[in-house]
Amino acid sequence: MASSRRVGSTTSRTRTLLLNSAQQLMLEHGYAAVTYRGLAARAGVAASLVQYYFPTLDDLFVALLRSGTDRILERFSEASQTEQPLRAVWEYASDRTATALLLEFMALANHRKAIQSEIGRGGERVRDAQLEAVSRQWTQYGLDERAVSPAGLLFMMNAIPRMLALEETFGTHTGHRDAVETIERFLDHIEPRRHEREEQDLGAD
Amino acid sequence: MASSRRVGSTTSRTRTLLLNSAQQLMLEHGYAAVTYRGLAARAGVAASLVQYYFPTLDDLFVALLRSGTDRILERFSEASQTEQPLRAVWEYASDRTATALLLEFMALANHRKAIQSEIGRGGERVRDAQLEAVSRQWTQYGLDERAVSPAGLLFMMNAIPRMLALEETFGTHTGHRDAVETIERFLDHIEPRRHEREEQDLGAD
DNA sequence: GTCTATACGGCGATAGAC
DNA sequence: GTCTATCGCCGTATAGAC
Repeated sequence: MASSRRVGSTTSRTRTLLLNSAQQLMLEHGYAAVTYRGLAARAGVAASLVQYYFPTLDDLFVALLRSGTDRILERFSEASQTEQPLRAVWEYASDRTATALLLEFMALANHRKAIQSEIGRGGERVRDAQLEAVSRQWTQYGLDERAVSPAGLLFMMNAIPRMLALEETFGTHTGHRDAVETIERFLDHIEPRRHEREEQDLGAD
Repeated sequence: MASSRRVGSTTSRTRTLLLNSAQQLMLEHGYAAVTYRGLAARAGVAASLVQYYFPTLDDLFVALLRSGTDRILERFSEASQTEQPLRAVWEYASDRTATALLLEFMALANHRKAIQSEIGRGGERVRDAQLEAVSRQWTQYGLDERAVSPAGLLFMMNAIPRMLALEETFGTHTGHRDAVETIERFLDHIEPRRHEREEQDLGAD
C-alpha cells in the first residue's frame, strides 16, 4: 500500500494550499466532496499532484486534522493565561465553523481507524489543556466539589455548545435559548465580567 | 430528477428488508457503505431492484430516518406516561447505537437538503413529546424557574449523553465519569428512585 | 523533489427491455 | 414488478517526465 512511493515534502507551499482548499471544500460541501479531481480543480493543480502529496485521501484528512488541532492548542495556550478559562472554553466550543468541521471528521472517524485515533488523541490534548487552565482557577469558583469536578464541568461546557450548533444546523431549536441563558447566568456567577463585578459591588443585578 | 419513473410500493416486504439491511450497513460501515450494489448483495437481491424501490439513495435515507423517528415517538409516548420522564430522556439519549446512527444522519444532513429537513422535523417532534411529558411533572421537581426551564433542561439532558457517546467512540474520556455522576445525582434529587425515596425518608444517603 | 498521463474497477443514476 | 446496459464520475496504483 503505497509503501515505496515518493511523497511530497511537508513544507511544500503546494501542500499547504491543498490543505486549505480541502478544508474549504469540507465546510462547503462535506468530506465526500474532497476528491482528488475536485480538490485539484479548486486549487488549480493536476489531480495527480494531489496524490503526490497525499497518497490516499485518509492521509490528507489526518494531516488536516493534525494541523487544525495544533492551531487550536496554540490559540488555547494563550487563552489559558486568562483568569476566565471557562468563558474561553464556552466561546471556543461555540464556534459554528469549527463544530461543522468537527462533525465531518467525527463521521469520517466513525469508520476509518487512522482518523479515529487521530481525532481521539486530539480531543484529549485539547481537553487536557483546558483542564490545566481551569484547575488553576478552580478554588476561586467556590463550587461544591461534591456537585461537580473540573473535568466534569469542562465536558459539559464543551458538549452543550457543540450540540447547540449541530442541532441548529438542521433546524432544531427547542430549548436552545433557555439552555444558553442558564449557562451564561452560571458563567456570570463564577467568572463575573468586569462590569458585572462592579454591578455586583453596587448591589445591582 | 426521477419524476416519471416507477417506484415500488411502500408496503413491499422487499422494501422493509432493504431498509433493515441499510440500517445495519450504516451502523457497521457508515453511510458511505450504503451503495446500491453493496446493499443488494447484503439483502440478496439485484442492485437494480434496490433502485426500483429507492430511485436515489437520498430517498432511501429519508425513508429510513422517517421510520426510525416514528418508532422513537411510539416508544416515547409510552414512556411519557411514567412519573420519571427525565430519566426516560436520559436513558433514551444514552443509547449508543441510536447515537451512532444519528451521527451518520447528521453528517448526511449537513449537505443534503432533503435529509436536513427530515432530521430537523424529527428532532423537534421528539423534543416536543419529551417536553409534554416533563411539563406534566415540572412543578414536582421544585426547581427554581429562573435557573432553568423545562425546555432548556431537556436540551441538556439530550445533548450530554449524546456527546458522551460520540466522544467515547473515538477514545476521548476526560470528564465523562464525573459528568455522568453529576447528572445522575441531579436525577436522584428531582426524580428519586423508589428505594432511594425510602432511604431519604429514613434520613440515609 | 515536483509534477504528469494513463488505466482499472466500483460508484450513482438513467433509459428502457422483459 | 424485475432486471440489463450504459454513462460519467470516483479512488488509487503505476510508470515516467522535468
